[in-house]
Amino acid sequence: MRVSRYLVATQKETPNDAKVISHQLMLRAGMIRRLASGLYTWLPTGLRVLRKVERIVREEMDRAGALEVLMPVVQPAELWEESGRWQEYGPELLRLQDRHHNPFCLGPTHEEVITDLIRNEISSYKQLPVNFYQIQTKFRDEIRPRFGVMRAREFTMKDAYSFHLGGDSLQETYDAMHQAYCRIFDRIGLDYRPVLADTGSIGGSRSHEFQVLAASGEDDIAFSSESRYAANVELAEALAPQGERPQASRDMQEVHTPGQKTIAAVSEFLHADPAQSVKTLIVLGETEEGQTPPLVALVLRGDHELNELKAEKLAGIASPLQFAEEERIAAELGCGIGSLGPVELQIETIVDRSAAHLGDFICGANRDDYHLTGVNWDRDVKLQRVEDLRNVVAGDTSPDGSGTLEIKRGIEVGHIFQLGEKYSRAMNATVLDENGKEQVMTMGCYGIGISRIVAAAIEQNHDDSGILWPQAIAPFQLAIVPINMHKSDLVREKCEHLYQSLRDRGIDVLFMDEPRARLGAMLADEELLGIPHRIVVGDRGLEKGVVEYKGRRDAESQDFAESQLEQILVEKILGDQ
RNA sequence: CGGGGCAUAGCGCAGUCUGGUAGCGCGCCUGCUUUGGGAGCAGGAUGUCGGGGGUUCGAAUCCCUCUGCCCCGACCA
Repeated sequence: MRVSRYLVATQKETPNDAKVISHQLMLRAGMIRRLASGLYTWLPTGLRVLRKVERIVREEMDRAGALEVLMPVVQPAELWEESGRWQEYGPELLRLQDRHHNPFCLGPTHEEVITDLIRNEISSYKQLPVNFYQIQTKFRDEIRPRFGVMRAREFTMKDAYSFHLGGDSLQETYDAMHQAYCRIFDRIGLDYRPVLADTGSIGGSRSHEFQVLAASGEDDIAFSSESRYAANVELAEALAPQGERPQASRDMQEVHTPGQKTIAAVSEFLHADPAQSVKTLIVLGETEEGQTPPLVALVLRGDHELNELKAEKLAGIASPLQFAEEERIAAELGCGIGSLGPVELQIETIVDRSAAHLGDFICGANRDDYHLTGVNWDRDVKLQRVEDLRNVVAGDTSPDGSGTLEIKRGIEVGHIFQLGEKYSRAMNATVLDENGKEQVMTMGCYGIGISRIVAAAIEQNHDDSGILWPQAIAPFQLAIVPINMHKSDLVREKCEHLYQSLRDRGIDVLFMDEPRARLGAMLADEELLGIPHRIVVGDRGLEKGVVEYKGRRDAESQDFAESQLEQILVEKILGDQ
């Protein structure tokens, strides 16, 4: 590509509303422009990267035996009513009507459409397993779009859906997809980890996320120091502490704690460690329709955080999790939320494993401005029910029993699920088995956030001057930077020749052919764009028979003999693909 | 949706408190000079000051209202 016929669109200054580095650099490098909240136009440079990511994904999906299809973005409501998700899905499902006032939605995902297709096209067990994928625009009306294309409302996703008879076949395809995903992220050049994950609103049982490690990530990932265990913190199990619970050594006492409502305040007031206290959260229990839900108390150690996903999965607790209103707590339990405690609490009480392991602990006295100290389970308050309620924290024992946990931030770029029969049963997607009997198919689904990968790659690969693209997805592989081309026919000829010749070999070259452009400006652009290789061609070098080369990550440039330059470049660029 | 902030030229900002008819830097256009790390000089173009309403002789500035955007918490590729 010649710069003179291209839209470079780089910017010197960082737009004020971009907070994360990938968003800033994508704007500055002229990759994207914002149209409205969560909606972005991809400029030529950005689109080049996006297409390269797509190509790798497509190649690996094809290699893994998946078949590409393309489904509509707009989907009829009736399919979603059939699966039950027209009601289940929240406002992030953008609903609309056509001219006949028939309801439709913009597809946030395509389980319904693919299941509808498959139930019509596949009728025999002999046709299974099958795996179909597409690379397509999705729309989710996110509560809070942010970080540019990292969390946009409209985004490009690769989604695949597999259909099986029985769980073994599903497991096989699931494993194959797991492998394909590893190949994809390896080829792109990302530092990532597959981690155990929650299945979320998609539903189903087994699930892994592929997380790109980056400080700006929105997910917390727990890793074992010893084993290969890795899981999203939402899912990572907090084991019960080892050993016996400490013996009671003090009497239970009520102490006056005027105005002390938080764990931090009470702990400081009583000169105690927050880990020696207990907090009591009141949530709504499960109930029949139309009935007032009962209150349920959740008790955690003062320094621990409630894991809402774990809580709402427990029997007897409303899902999604809902905290009780303060007025209702005051009316039924007789105190404010800052003074709650498990002792003589007249509602169902679920205690976290770690909280259940405390002795001589501190808690609210269920009386405003009073707390209890020296409280002990069994002696002072019966332990009715102990569950895993909290988020794991760094230093916890790994759930597989091997090593301790460490927590890092991650960006979710891929997610694979074993859906089981959730959609196929609801939508009656069946085949005839070898006995001529109708069987519901099992399903898997497999997503990759294509546009998010572009942002994630930048989060992991940048420096003060700009982006450092991994070779496989760089918008251009080589920049040719001429010096004073308008004055030197030799420079022009050399550059033109190299440009043509390397292009003929399939290398993406950006030829900075504006004759009067200044060196500094060209280099700044080329570095901002993150082009992995560059050569600077000037009379000074050519007189000595050399051309200056620098890799984007190299500290220093080096001179190569003009006669060998082309060969060296080809090896550097095509060699490591 | 709750809390906080912002909205002035393509981008980054000043001007708002204390009302007097809009400015700076970058970018853009023209010319000359320059050219091995974001050039210099001279000239030039570009604004419904987010929208609507009000107060006032006069509003970017004060008041009301709406909208959009960003950040922090509940959704997910």
